[in-house]
Amino acid sequence: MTDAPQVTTLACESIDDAIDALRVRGLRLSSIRMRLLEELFAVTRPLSAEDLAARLDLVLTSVYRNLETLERHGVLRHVHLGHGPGLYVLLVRGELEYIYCPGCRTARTVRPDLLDPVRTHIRRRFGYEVSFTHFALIGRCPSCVGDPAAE
Amino acid sequence: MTDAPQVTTLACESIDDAIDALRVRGLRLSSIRMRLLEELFAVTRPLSAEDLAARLDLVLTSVYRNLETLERHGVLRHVHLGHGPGLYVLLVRGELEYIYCPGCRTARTVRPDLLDPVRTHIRRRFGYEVSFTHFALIGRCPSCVGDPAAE
DNA sequence: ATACTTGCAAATGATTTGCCAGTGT
DNA sequence: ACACTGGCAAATCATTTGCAAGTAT
Repeated sequence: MTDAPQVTTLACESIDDAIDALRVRGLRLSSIRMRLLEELFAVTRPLSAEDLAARLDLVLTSVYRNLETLERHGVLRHVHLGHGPGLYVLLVRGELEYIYCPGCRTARTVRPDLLDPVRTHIRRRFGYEVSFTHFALIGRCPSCVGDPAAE
Repeated sequence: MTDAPQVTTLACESIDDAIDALRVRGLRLSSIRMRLLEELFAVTRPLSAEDLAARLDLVLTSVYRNLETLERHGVLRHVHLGHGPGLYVLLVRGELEYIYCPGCRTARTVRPDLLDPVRTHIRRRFGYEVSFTHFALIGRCPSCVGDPAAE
C-alpha cells in the first residue's frame, strides 16, 4: 500500500475504464476488486460496505480495505446520509449530490447544477465552497414536512 | 424514564430556566444533571460527551444517558460536524447553524436567517425543508479552498 | 418507599489494524 | 521472487444496554 498521492478523479465510464485505471496505477486486479467494481457498476444506488460484503459473500474487512484503496485512487467515494454507515458510489455517477429526509429515512439525488445557486449564495456570503456529495443535505421531504417524527 | 412525548423547545435562557423545565417535567435534579448544565452554560461551544465526561470527571455512560434525557426533553440537542462524535449544545444557543471545513477541521456558526435564501431556494426547487442544525454544511473555508488536503 | 439514576461490565455498530499466509504480475 | 492482497482475530471509536446498588423526592 504505497502512500500514493491522491490524484484527480478518474471518472471511469465503465468497468474497463476502472480496470485500466487500476492497472495504470500498478494496483492488482484481484478478484475481490473486480467483483466490487462489477457490483457497483451494476447497482446504481450507493451501497454500504456491509451491503457489498453480503451481496458478494466477502469478508467485511477486505471490502473495507478495497473500498478504501479504490477511494484513494479516485475510482469511488462515499457519502453519509444521516446516521448509519458510509455508502459507496462510483465517481462516474458521483457528481450527484444528495438530500436525505430523516422523516422517511430516504434520500434523493440532485443534479449538482441545480444546487449551484445555493453554492453561489454561500460562497458570496461566507466564502465557503460547499458540496453535498460527502454529507447529504438534510431536511424533511415534501411528504414528511409537518409531522412530529424526527431523526 | 417515562417515554414522555417530546415537547417543543424549552429555550431556557439560564440554568434556572433549565432546572425549572426539568422540575416541571418531573425529572430529578441530580448532581450530574446540574453539573452538565452548568458546564454547557459556561462553555459556549458544542462539546462531545467525552469532552464533558473529562471536564467534569464523570462516567461516560452517565453523560450519554443524561444528554439523551436532556435532549429528549428539549433542553439541548447535538450537531454533527463531519466525522467524529456528536457535539452537544443548549437549545438556547442552538438555533445557530454550522459550516464545517474538512480542510482545517473547524466549524463556524451561522445565524439561521442568513441561510434563509438557501432554504427558500431548496424548498421551491425540491420541496425539502432543510436545516444545518443537525448536520453541518460542509465545505472548504476561504483559506482552505484550493488546497489538495481533503476530509 | 418508590421510582428515577448511577456505575460498571458488557454489547453494538462501524471501521481499522496487525500479522501471517496466499496470490497476481 | 516480491510486493501487493486476503483472511482472521483483535483493537478502536462512538454509543447503547442490562442490572444491581444508590439517591432524589
